[in-house]
Amino acid sequence: MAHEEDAAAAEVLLALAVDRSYSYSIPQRMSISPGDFVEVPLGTRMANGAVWEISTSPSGGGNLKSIATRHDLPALSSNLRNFIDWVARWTLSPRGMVLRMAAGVPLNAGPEPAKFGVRASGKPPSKTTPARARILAAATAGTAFSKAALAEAASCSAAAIDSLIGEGVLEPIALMPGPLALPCDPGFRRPLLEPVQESAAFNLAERVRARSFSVSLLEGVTGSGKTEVYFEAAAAALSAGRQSLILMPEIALTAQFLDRFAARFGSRPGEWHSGVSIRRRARLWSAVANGDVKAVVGARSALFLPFRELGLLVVDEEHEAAYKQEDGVSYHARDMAVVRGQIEKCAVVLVSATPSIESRVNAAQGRYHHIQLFSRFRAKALPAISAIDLRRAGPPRGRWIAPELAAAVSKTLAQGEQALLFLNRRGYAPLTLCRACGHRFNCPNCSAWLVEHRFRQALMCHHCGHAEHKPGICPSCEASDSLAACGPGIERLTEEAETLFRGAKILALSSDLPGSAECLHTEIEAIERGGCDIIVGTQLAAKGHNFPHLSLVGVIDADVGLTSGDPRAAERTFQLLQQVAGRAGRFETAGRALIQTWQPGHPVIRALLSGDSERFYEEETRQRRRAGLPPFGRLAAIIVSAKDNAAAQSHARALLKAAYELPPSDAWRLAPAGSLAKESELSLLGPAEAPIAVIRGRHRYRLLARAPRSADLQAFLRAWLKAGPKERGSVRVGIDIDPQSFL
DNA sequence: CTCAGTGACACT
DNA sequence: GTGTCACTGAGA
Repeated sequence: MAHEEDAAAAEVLLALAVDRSYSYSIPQRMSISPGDFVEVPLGTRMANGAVWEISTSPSGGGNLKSIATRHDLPALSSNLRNFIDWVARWTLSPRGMVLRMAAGVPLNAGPEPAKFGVRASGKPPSKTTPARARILAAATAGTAFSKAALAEAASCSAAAIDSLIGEGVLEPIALMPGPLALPCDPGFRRPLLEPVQESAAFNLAERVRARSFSVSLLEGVTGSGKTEVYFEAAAAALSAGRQSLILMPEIALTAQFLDRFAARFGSRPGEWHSGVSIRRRARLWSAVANGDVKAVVGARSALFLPFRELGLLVVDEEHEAAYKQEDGVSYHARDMAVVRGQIEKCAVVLVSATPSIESRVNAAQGRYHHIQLFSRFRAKALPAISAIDLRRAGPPRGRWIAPELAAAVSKTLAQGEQALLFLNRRGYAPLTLCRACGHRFNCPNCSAWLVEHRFRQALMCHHCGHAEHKPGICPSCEASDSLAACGPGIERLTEEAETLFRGAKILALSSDLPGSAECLHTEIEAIERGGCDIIVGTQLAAKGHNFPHLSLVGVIDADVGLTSGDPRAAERTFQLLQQVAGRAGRFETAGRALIQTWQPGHPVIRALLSGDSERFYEEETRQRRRAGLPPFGRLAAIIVSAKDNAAAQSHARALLKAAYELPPSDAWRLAPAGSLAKESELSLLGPAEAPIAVIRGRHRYRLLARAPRSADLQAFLRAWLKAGPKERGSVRVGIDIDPQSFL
């Protein structure tokens, strides 16, 4: 052992919840370099990790354990190691956990189990039957078949093949796995672009060819050809032999996207998300590391793939909240994509029809290039949007569809077209109360209202998932038949549509209705073909899918979500409604959108009516400034949550109190997280901007903080977590700021 | 006094 | 992420 003390030691970062790397000695006959994956002894067991660096002064005291094995995996590039360190520092999570996100799949997938096929050994069978003769005729000598393929070719059962294997007439042989993805051809089918698109595409392609870091915000309404434009940037990367990554917010959208990609490049890209089997992902991981796969489409976790030479990083629908991961390591994939682009020195393109305010401000301030696609692809006209003032022209009591909207729907149906009634509220009714005593049904866990789901005969909490049976009598005053459903949910709206539009085929689309994703898919296809007249839907109907026969959109309640207390409420509502309204209209004919609202003067509604999103963003920016909220582009929060409301609140208060002892520039504002508007008194406590601390659990508070530099707040949070309250074991911390200002 | 359940801590 | 150890409260 003595001679090993002078030898270089490997600093190994374990793929566990550990922040520090550990030193291990390198066995004489093992060659180890930074980035190599290794298995090492840890306590009583073995653990996987990656060599972070080779050091001559090991940190672990005298007697080091030594590396057990070196895995047969491509080494992590220094770029990716830097990225992992960066993300860990930024999110205040253990570096090992971030390594786990980057390499958990190849480390846990294990070796690819050899697939066996069969081929004729040349030995004659002991007896011959018709089935056996067909099998032997099909299995031409020397060629390997999978069992299933051979059974198919010989139209016999697998058992017949098994018996021939038993006799040794067919011999098992290892099959080589087929290629993951065929090479993509940048010139396969280049579309004809309009001049506006052409210049945008050229612009992005130039940024890819520049081989340097840049961020572009590509903005254009639905149908403006954003995808076609950034495909040309991907083509430029392909032509240069560099890799492209396209991030998508939801895996539900990837399937059709892969086909679009294949239509342009002649072959599907690598597909990476949790729905892909771990072995497939492991193969893709290696292929990406080796540079064999040039294009990957994936969910946020694809951001941690080991690209060899990244040329382009696209974040599609960059405003989507799904890019934010809140459990485990909490990070925002859009922001981390910008960081990865900086480290890899490649072009980053953020794409959206309704960009987030942060990205807009970054573009306005010149930190991002702004590319706007105004002209509509194939001359699709913008829908005409108008409002229905519910205070004056609302529906009769107990109904939710105003006469004007009902008339418009009837007219649409008469013309043989489709209408969408949009209401972003699942269930039957959002509130149930007792007419006799006024008792309201609240969730025992989070004090939110329980939503009636008539279809399931249950009262459910949409925040925590709590569900209970709807009682026949009031639990408070025991009156019977006194419970009243208040307000509409999508189930109730469907009911009304059925009575209002007799004979129309009505389809309800909501994430919680019975039926699998499969079933949903066929329903959506039916809609696309025109197999229904009225779609009653929640957010689900707003996203992704194009319904060519849809010419009218009715928004039942535009005010849902505007009062939630979430500082992003207005922004989110604007984005959502703009997207929904955009569903109306076919290729050449403009559609119509009618928006029912109680506040026609609200900035969100005014912006939707005028189609002037620029003005909305400006006004929203001014509003937030006035409210003492952070300048956009650096909106950030500390989220505090715990086992119950009271604990979360006391944590939040403790943190806030400590925060006030920071230098004066680091003043804080405590705002209720969206789901806890009840505690809005807390929003009065101070001004703010910066990072997030997440204390795990359902009950959470959000602290918005203002700080010139994240380092100060990180230091503060670390200290607070160390010296904090008793329950600090359950505390997690992450940062939710646009990182570009800190690079 | 023992046992299971909980949580803090260390792991090179 | 997990194995270990100390501590707690319930049961014999």
